[in-house]
Amino acid sequence: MTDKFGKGCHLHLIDGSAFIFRAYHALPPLTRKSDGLPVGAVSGFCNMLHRYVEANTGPEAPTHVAVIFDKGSHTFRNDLYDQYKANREAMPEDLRPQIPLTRRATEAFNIACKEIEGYEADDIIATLSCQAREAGGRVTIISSDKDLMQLVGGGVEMLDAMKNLRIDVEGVEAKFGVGPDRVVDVQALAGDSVDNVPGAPGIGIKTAALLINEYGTLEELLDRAGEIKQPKRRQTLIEHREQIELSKRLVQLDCDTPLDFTLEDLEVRDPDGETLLGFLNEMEFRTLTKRIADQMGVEPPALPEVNTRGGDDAPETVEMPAIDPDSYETVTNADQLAVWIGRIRERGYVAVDTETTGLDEMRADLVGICLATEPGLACYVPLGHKAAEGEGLFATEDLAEGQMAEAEALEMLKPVLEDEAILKIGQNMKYDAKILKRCGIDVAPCDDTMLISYALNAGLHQHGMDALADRYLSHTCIPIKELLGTGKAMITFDKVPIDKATRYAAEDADVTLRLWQVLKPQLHAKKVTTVYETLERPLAPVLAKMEMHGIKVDRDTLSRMSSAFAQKMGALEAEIHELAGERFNVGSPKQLGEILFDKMGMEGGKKGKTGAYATGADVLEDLATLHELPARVLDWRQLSKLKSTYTDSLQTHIHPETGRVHTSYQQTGANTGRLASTDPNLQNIPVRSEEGRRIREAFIAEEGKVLLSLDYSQIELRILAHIADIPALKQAFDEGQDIHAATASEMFGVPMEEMTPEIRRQAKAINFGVIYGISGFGLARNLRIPRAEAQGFIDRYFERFPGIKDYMAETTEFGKKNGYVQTLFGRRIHTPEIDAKGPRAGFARRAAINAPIQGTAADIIRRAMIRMPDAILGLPAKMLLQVHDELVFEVDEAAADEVAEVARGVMETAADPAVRIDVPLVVDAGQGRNWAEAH
DNA sequence: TGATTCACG
DNA sequence: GACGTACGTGAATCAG
Repeated sequence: MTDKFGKGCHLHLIDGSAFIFRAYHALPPLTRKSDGLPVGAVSGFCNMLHRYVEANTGPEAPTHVAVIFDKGSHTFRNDLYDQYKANREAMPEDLRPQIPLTRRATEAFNIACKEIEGYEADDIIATLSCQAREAGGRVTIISSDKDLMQLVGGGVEMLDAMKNLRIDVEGVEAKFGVGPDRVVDVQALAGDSVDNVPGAPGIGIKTAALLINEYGTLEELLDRAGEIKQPKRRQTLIEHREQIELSKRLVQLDCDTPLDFTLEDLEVRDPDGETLLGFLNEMEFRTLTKRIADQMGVEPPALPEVNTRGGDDAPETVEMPAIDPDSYETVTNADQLAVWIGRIRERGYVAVDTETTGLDEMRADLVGICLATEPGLACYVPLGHKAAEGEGLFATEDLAEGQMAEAEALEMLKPVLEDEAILKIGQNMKYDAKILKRCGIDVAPCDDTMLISYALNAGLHQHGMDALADRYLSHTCIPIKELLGTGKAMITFDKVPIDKATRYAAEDADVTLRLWQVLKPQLHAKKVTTVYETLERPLAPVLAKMEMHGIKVDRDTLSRMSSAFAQKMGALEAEIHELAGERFNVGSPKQLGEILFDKMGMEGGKKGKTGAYATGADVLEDLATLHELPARVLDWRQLSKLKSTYTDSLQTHIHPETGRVHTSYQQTGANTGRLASTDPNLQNIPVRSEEGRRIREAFIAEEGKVLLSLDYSQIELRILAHIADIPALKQAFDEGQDIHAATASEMFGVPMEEMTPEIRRQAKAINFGVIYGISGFGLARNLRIPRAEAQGFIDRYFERFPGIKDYMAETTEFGKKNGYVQTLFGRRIHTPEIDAKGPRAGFARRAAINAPIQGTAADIIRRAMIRMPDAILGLPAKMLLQVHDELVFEVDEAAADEVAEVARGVMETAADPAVRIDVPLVVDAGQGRNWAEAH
């Protein structure tokens, strides 16, 4: 039995979360050498614990000690105030799997490790401090968190371990201007932006302390607020009384947390050398293992076999066992699967790949799951393979022999796939996550080799698995064609024999795991960890949700439009044939060119590389002044486009069960960081022409809801003004002026009041030209003016806004020197062609000038999208679409205005706090029953 | 399969 | 001095 805690006892309480975050941010993202598991924070945490133990061995040593952690994200404070800690950045994904390891580390040091579901560490610390104080003992809280300062006094002190600074009653008074017993009063008034405690607007710690010292307590102050002399202060306190009282309840720590342990349980214990060294060795912390072994006077345990990979100069190829498809296991029963689950739990991570009947995640069915825990160690769990034998009626209905029941397998895998301590690694995980979501499994946390590759090497190469395996593993994957065939005879994966499927499928998981081991360490070496962790990794689940929601599209509207278009096209076609004097395929540019230039002898026919005449819209527009035929062809083409690409094709994309259209966003599609939308592309629904815009009327909200559209106003020009630092443009944006008119005024010396649409149009073309890496030729063609005149405009523009020319020169220079350019958020876009000879260099140069601007805008809306789900949590709203600078939501009609303001706030502040853009970001909002009305 | 055209930001 | 050019996408269609 241990002695009762009491006089003469000294309790140390360590704020575990503070240790973890300090450790995480102080160290580079180290990974365990043998397998790439992120362990940077664990390493820092262990070092801090070790230093703590070393420093507390003398006569002043504590008699009791515990490390206290937070547990669960929802506490009673969230019930009081739903915005409590709402502005916290989400925990970095590579930190999450390390949290359980810090618990194990604490236990390995044989220090009590305590947490209670639904309570903050601070409340547990408060409760223990109170108990220890009442028992007559001393307490030292190892933390610098000012929220804990209210506990100081009566034998309780704090210790800032970093600065080795003791904080007693005087220390608290120095910080807050009041004693510990009044700290909560001051905090209630001053608020706290970190925890999002509102407080009283305009009152900081200084003023708060002044007021509390004058009135004694917060309650007294609020009751007698009318006596305050300063009118503004008086008004604030009266108006915000409720908010202030709420704030006090938020900052007041709870001394009555129900504990499932006693002070006596926290008695200091000597560490067990074997346990401690075993843990440190398992983490592969060589230095610390050796140091502690030396101190204990024992031999350090031998490190496990380690690959020679890792470190800052991680090589691009890694020694691994050869890929051997014959070595993979087919899992056919629960016992086998249990072995794999054990392996995964032991490892802490697993590469996962799903096999399905198709490429459309909303319609494809699960056929099997592959797992890999180390290079060469992979399996395939077939679940939905159909019996290959048998003709006729029963052939495709029967499941093949030798498969687990799908429900049973998923039930076993679900706890692993959802375990936040087990990292799931995939190649294009969004696909697999959506398939599994439809099976009732929320896969998390995830790492994605495709996204890692994109963060590392956008612009250098594509990021599909076959290409990555070729490049980084020198391995050619089994082509899917070999299993499925091509064209009409193509079969679906469920018809592939299981033995063949195992070879192919398990290889995918094996390759994914290998790619992860090669690519993940490069993130840090190439300084794009932040890009991956803040712009890529957290976006994927947001996109998955949007895609699964889909948007409602009215089939009848589209169908009616298709018929109308068909009718008009028929009439136009007859007219065109009449004008041409013969029948031909209007849809064939080749035939059209021959009619126009050979038969009818029109001037200006230019042939392209293939020997065909160019008949693009700009050519036809010029010819339209001479003859009626090209004008009719333009009309016909517009209708043809609208019909085939939109009104016809969109109908085929309406999901039979949801009645909605589910696009797919390709996160690695555009080199600049923009998304691409496919199957169908919902980022190019017509809007510029009146006729086309009507297609948007078919995109509707559910009954009782509206579509809400928010778009950034001129975001790229604002970013240009910021990056190139153009005072005149910045001022125009600050003042909310019409930016194209302001540009025109500045360039041509026309006062704003006398601006004409024509002059403004020219300035607008130049503004866009600048973003695209302007050239005299390009501007001349766009504005249809002589090249010399266009060049004159550009010269004048550079003269008026000299920063632009500097930006262009510096960016080109940077691209040449480094092989890439970057956005304000550190995203890298590679520019390998910039050193090429000939016209290619021109292309690359302009792309390099454009990329930081377009890419920064893309980063900003990504940040907004990542924050949006939390911001609209609890509101009856769903984010459905992204169109580069626009987000579309579906919202209960009654809540539309509120959601619009919340979402606008998120979008306008999306760059904060990472980047301070010194031009305001402005978001315009619209709502309506359909997308045409909302836009 | 590649080139052409055209829808969007 | 000539080269040839606006930036970023996806889908449908024709023609080989």
